[in-house]
Amino acid sequence: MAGKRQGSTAPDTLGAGAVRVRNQARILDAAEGVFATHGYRGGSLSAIAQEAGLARANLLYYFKSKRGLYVALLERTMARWNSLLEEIDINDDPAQVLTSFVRAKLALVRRYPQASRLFASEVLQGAPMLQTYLDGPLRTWVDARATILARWIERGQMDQRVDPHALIFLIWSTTQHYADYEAQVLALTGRKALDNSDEQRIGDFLCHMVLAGCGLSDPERPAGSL
Amino acid sequence: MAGKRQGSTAPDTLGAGAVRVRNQARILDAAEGVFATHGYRGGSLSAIAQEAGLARANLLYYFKSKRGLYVALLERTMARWNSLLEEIDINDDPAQVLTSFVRAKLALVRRYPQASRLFASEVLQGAPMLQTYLDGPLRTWVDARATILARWIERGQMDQRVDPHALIFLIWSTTQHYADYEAQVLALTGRKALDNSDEQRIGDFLCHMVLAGCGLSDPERPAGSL
DNA sequence: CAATTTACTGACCAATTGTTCAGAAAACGA
DNA sequence: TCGTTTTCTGAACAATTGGTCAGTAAATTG
Repeated sequence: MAGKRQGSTAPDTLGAGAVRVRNQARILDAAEGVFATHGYRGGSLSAIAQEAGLARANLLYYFKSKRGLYVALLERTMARWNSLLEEIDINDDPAQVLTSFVRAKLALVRRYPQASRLFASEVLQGAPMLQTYLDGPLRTWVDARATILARWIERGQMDQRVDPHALIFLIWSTTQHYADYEAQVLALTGRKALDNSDEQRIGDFLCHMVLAGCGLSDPERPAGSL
Repeated sequence: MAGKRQGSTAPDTLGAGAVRVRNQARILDAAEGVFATHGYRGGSLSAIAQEAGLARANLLYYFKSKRGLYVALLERTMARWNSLLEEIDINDDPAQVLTSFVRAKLALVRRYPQASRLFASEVLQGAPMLQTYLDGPLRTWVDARATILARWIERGQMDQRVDPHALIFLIWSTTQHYADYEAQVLALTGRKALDNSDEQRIGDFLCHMVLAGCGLSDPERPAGSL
């Protein structure tokens, strides 16, 4: 039972069709939590309706089916993410690109942890609804970056032991981890939640690891001795 | 009550209670796949029974409830994993320890991808059934390793920019990724499955990244130029 | 205001869920 | 062989699932 108006744009005189937009968003937000936690099969419309503060039958007025709702939710998530997938150029600075990628992904995962877990849940199932997205736009985006990484390696701008795809997967997985495995991270660190300073610290560490592995880090205090 | 003899040895003339052992294993194997794919709520006894080739009611002869089956499955999985959590000593060689950790985890994830995904699914839910495992034995194990890593850093045997817990999470997440996000990895690399040479290559890359980040790698071809 | 579109609901449906149980079938020990 | 234990099953259970629909309520438009 969410608040009646959680409102950014509060309904005063209400533009036409505003109810629709507001309720669709409410339903999607509720569905995000439920599907992220219990998966597609395990998530029920009743649970979503309850968390959205609406009648169960009302969900099917806005979305034609459970599957339709799920797909719409995935589309909203992908749209949000796509806006953050900035392009890169061969002439950019590798260290700059990699650090900003790590920081951006970490911020994204922290801002939308539910969406991140939803994505994880979908891929865990074998990505039945996202197969075309993975094979299409996402692969195109990844290949573009992998190609540029490969060029940087050829040019000697990065350690040649780096595997472009594996590097992208490393950044993806290490950042995603703090959403998908949040329960484990919190249990193992004895924390209750991760705050801004944690994000900063983790980002520092990951950037260091990535840059060092790519041969781009200043070897400050290089563990000299034996 | 419990299995009369849980001996591994297979049934030739059929020892007493062998049927029980065999069918329990069959059910657990089937449940692993179903729960890993659809989560606890989303996995149905009907689906498990069908994949196990048994009648639905028969599952509840061996396991008292769906929850009981799920818990037994998690216990089997944790028991398998615990046997691979070898201890380490402060006087071990850091590079040796880290590489063997990466390789072992990668092999584990590849050998038991379903179990890995099952674990991911449970943690995604907030680890409702594994909370005590995370807070207890796993945390003890992680803290022990983190302490030793911290000592190595103090001694100057590892780069002091390394965060022990974050390093463990990095190794965990990057290896786990190849099971949990298998669908994505395959789609983005255009592969049908990962073979031994892939595992070798990925292991090489991850070991390099980890060692370099810890200041333990030979700076072979250090991406010199600018 | 009235007319019309949009929003919402409760009741109902067939299918599936986990679970129980009496009893059949099979395996076992004698 | 017989008697006992173990294994297995089909039918039935209450509850819940996604989905439909007729009809009501609210909002928007004129």
